[in-house]
Amino acid sequence: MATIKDIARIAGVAPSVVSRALNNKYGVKESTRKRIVAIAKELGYHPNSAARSLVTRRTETIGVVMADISEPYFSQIVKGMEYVATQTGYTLLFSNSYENVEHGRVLRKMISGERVDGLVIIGSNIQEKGFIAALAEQEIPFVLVERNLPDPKVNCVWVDNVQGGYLATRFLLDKGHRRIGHIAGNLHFQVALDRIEGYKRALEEAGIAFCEELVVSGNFLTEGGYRAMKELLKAGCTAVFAANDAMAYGALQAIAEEGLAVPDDVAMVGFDDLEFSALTHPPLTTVRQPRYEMGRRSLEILTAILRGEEAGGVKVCFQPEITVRRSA
Amino acid sequence: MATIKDIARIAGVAPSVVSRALNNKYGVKESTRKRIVAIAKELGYHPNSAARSLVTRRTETIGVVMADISEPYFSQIVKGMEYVATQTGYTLLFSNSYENVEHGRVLRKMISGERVDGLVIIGSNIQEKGFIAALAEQEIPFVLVERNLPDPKVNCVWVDNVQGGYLATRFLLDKGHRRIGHIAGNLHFQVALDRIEGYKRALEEAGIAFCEELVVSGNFLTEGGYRAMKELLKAGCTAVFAANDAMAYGALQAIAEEGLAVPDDVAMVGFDDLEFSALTHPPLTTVRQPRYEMGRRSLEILTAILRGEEAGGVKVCFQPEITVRRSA
DNA sequence: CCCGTCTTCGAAAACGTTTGTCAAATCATG
DNA sequence: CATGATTTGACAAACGTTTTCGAAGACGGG
Repeated sequence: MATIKDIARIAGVAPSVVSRALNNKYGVKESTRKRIVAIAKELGYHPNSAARSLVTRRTETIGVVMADISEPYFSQIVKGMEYVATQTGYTLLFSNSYENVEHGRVLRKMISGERVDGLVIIGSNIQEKGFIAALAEQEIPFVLVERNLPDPKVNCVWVDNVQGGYLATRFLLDKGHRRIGHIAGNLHFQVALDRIEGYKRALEEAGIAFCEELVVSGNFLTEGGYRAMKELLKAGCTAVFAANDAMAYGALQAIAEEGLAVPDDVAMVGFDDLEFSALTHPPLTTVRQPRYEMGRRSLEILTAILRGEEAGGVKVCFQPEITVRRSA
Repeated sequence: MATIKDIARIAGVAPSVVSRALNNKYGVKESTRKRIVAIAKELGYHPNSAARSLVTRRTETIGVVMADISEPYFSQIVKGMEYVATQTGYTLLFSNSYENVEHGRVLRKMISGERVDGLVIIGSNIQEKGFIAALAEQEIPFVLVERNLPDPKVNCVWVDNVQGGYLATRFLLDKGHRRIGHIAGNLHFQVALDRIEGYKRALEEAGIAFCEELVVSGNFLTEGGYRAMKELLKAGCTAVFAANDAMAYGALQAIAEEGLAVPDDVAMVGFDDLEFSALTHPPLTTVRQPRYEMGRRSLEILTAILRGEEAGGVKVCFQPEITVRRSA
């Protein structure tokens, strides 16, 4: 593998000049730069990133922490992030936290080993408040996705979840439903709480009393949605708002098993608008999160901060929209 | 951030001793090792990975190249890889090739910048034969997933696709179908060709003539499956084997749009057994690929090679099984 | 022709590790 | 106690960059 010294030797010049030439830095004559660049290309030179980041103290890579990259929910966010990463020359380093960022052995390695210049953390849960605070003390910039923290210093991009919950519930209300169940997410996550809040708000606005047994947690997973729906069916309701699409899938399955029809017997609206939601039976009416844009925006913020073009403390709240299909 | 020198100073010892102590190397008294380890823990020391890999010429990270990480097909493979990565202490670095590994700017950076110790390449296409050959010339070990190359030196883990195609078609044959369509994948990929081959073989065995207009390519995407199915419907058939589940989803949609019933009017079997396939309407009968195991196995091979425990040239072929649900 | 300014380049230090070599210290053995 | 063997620790070089600083060269103005 060719090094900067090889190039220097061939070009009859000092290594420092090569470095400057290749990095388009001030102080090298245009003709010699041309010559050096040509030699570098010829040798197929690529800078050794370890050596570089050892001195610059930058790695040009960004760590991305999320619960589980195999969840389809994250795919579009990741794609959006990747778009700006390739634009800006950053490399993305993913790490699954499996629901608990704090326990991330990998995260420690990322930060302490100085492997990443910045971090984006998707969907941290409530209990990790202390951890996030500690992170803020460190020197490493980060942005939270799918979470809004009151701290004015931390960067957040999220979707207005109470508005989303409101929209979903309101939609069902407008269809004439009065007894609307809710399959909530994992209550350790603020998004779950917020969506419940939106649900309550719409109910209240319509003058309908909140009914404890009509909301049951499904833990954000398809299987949980299935179980939750079985319960709701017992409680009896004509419509349900599921806090995410994955649970709505399980719920649809549970409904089908009982021989009931959607939306005639029970209407369903989800949250997220995953790709697959257009393919369920019937296609799912759901609250759309602009996941790709959220990913994009979050990385734009982080790279801007890393480039020193932005001070930090950016808050971006996206507005959800309801995409209506045939399940409600 | 604490360095090895800080520890050395506090412990009253040379930096080299600290290094050896922390890495459990020969030549340091147990008592001083204990002392050093204690200090390191106290300071929250983590080795700077850039510095380390600069001298060791190892990064302890493995690059993973695939078409598009947001495709659900890859999720389980990735999960399997991640399992052994965390076991063995390797970090995974993902890179989307968007169907053309060769064009991967990121890949160049990975290899030439010496950012990765090894590579796993998932689903490279046929045209990239030259590229793979070139890669084999380099010093960097790699394993191909979802592809079997005749070269005895390259490591491959794949599933027996012609057997899979055979199984699917044979299943439909056994159900009494005689006119069976096939929605093929992107013909630049060997897997697509192999699955067609299996389809043909089953047909031949049953004494049914291969019929050109009954196989149409859907490019492995849901939308392509939809379009392909529309064509097949015109050609007329009572069953179809789709080369992957994503296309089967599109096909099911196309069938539903025509007001036909699955499996009564037309039976459907897919390939992959994605998570969603249990949730389609009706649930999809499909050929199962052990994706998690494939990911696991591929990384086991690679890490073994990197650790010097394995010579290379490993070939692992998984046998597909059919998981029958209700679409056929 | 001299002096100051500006441009171009080179030398060297630094980043934080690992590792080979060698000296010192310890220990066992006779 | 002397000797040799063995353990333990120190020193220094090396990995491939970037960056600071200063030297030398070019050049123009007076």
